[in-house]
Amino acid sequence: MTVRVRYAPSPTGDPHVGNIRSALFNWLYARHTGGTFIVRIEDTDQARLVPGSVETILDALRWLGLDWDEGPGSQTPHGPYVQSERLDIYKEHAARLIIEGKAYECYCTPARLDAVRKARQQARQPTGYDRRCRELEGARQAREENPSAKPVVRFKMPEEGNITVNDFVRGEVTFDAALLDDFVLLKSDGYPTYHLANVVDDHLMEITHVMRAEEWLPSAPRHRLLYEAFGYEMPRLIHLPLILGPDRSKLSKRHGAASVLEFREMGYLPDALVNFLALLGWSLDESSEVFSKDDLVKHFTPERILANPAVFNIEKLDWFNGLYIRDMDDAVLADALVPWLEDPEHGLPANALPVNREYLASIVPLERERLKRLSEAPEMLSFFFEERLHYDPALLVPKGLDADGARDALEAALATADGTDDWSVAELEASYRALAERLEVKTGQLFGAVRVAVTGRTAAPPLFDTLAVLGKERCVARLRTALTAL
RNA sequence: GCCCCUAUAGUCUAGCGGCCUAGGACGCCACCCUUUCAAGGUGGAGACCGCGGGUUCGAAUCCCGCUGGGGGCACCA
Repeated sequence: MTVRVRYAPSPTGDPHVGNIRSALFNWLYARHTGGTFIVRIEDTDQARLVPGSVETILDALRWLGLDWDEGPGSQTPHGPYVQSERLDIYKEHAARLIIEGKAYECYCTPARLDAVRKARQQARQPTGYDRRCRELEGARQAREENPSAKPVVRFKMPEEGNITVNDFVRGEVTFDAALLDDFVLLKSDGYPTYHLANVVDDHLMEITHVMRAEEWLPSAPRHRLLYEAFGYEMPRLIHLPLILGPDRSKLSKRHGAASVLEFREMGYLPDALVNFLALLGWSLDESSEVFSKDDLVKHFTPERILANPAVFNIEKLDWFNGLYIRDMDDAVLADALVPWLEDPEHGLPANALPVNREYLASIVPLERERLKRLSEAPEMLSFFFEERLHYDPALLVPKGLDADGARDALEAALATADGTDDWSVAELEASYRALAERLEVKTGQLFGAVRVAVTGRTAAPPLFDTLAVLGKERCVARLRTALTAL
């Protein structure tokens, strides 16, 4: 049996990381087994549709490198892969169940449903539909109360007994049928609910394993009965633990970034995000945690999926991201940085653009291990590009020196710079070390003052590498400016 | 309110009856490297394995209860 798995998002907004983690696990399992990864769009809620979100979701998958074998637009016997294009299929299925006496039309109004629910909760009973329309008399009554309404189709659940589902990570889970109500299959607008569409499509698309978030576990018994009603074989169920925010509730927008697109905008690398997400609810052994996508494909098995929810820890993501940045080739990193540096809103000042690629290539080796996110680049590299630096005069005076001492040091540094023709790291370091000795100041004091003069900041890459990259002209000019600021 | 899942350090996790004086990682602290900041190296603090009962010669590991956490209970997915 070849594995067929699917990612089935509904286009109601940006792709959420929890959601994308499901996509990732499905993709990994498909690639690990040589199976098929399918993307199916579940757009059965007309009210919540967000235009453009299908493309946004597909974009997120592409960005993360999760390619699909079948999906929207694919011409295969299993398609189409957008549920709104499959309405007839669901209607036929619902009709079939009605004919077979396994489902019925319900005319109850939302107001009544609401009232029933409230009354039940007050009576400490499980909430749920009271099955009035399941009986002829009840249906007739409901119809009289609500003559113009279009009915929904409800599934007849057994009134007693146990329903057991087998979850791959949790084992057998048993539910009391008496507590499960007759859920809606087809809405009054003719669209199917998730339950109907999902079961029908998973069968028709020959899905072998349903890997989805744990929030679906309570629906599993309904699905099981639906499969049985249709006479369909049920796929293997694998429920993934939820991803939680720092407050331990389901990760959402109010926890800050929750959309994959936001992580892209924050300067995270797709492979870092994939690596991080893979470890939320899955692990290989006691020590491995840096995994390329190929590694993950190679090692991923559902047997190692955890059952307990995981808190999304952005500090660890930052660490992964730094790791992946440090692992990039210089040229690749430089290319990756350009869009960030040239961003009209958050990038370098306009007069520094377009970025001189050759110059950037010389800068990258100095900054790569200092970057945690690509978005930090404009701020972190700005002093390489700015025409004039803005000094905090206090910073120009190193610890242990007074303003006069700093002035003397900088003047000497300027003279040294001016007199240096071989503008190389080795030469610069040699002459400045000699200068510190001559001035009888600590190297740290001299270097610190020069660093601030040349970069405008106290934290920067190693001084002589920085001087070399900046070039003699810039350095000399900046030392002069710094002296006037002092 | 009803149902289900779950429980190892702040966080992600290893552990599937003796190898555990509980291992790895992030974060935190210290030291080393060092011209600053990083990166890197070394070391450290941090978990009475949620609590209470069992089972067993022996339990983080199996069972039960409690408690905590989470999820679900829509003509949303």
